[in-house]
Amino acid sequence: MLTSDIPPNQTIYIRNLNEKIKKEELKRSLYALFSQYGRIVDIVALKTAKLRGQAWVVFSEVTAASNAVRQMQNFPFYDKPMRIQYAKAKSDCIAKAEGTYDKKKKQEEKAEKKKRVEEGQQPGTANGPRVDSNGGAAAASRQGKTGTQEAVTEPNNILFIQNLPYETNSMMLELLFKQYPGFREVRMVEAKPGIAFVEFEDDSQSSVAMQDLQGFKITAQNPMAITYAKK
DNA sequence: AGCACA
Repeated sequence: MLTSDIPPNQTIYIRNLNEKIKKEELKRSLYALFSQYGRIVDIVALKTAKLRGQAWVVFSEVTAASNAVRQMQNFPFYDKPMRIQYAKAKSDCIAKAEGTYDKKKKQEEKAEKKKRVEEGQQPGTANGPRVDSNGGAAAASRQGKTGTQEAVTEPNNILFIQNLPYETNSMMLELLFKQYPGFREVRMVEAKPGIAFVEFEDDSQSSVAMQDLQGFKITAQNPMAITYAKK
């Protein structure tokens, strides 16, 4: 099935995730990484044989999911490029919120699926019109110059911090940032108070720190403004 | 590759 055949869904389905990462950390990192696109309602990740290396991120808006699918496509996350699609079905938490969740029906579907597996059959293949996308060019023009590009800067392993109070020194920042995996160093420019560069080993690690410390206040008047440094 | 909701 062509990934583009899946209709938009407020939940995204991610595969090719690093299976060594523990479930809790994975969810945390996914949350940190994807909350820049909108409100996240739920994240589902299971480590069963069939479901490891995959996760579902449920957004409150379809548009957030769409941006995430486009912009984070192939994003190197724990050293593996994420493959992102829309989820095939509506998440339970959404159905519940809409009041359309039907527990009985759910169990029937599950039983049905199990039966098919036992009979060695494939789940029904919808034979839609075969749109030929020449050579899978759809494969993500990453953060590209193509199409609509919002104010989200291209990911970088180096973060650019602004709006720091005058008295901030690199030790203080190091204390804050070194709690995140992949931390390398803090660089401040003596001639330019209020800003700093914080370097991580890779983009995914810097992203996690960015999302978690975004708006962090060293003083009440100074919420940190963190973006990716320009390349 | 693998589409769940423990």
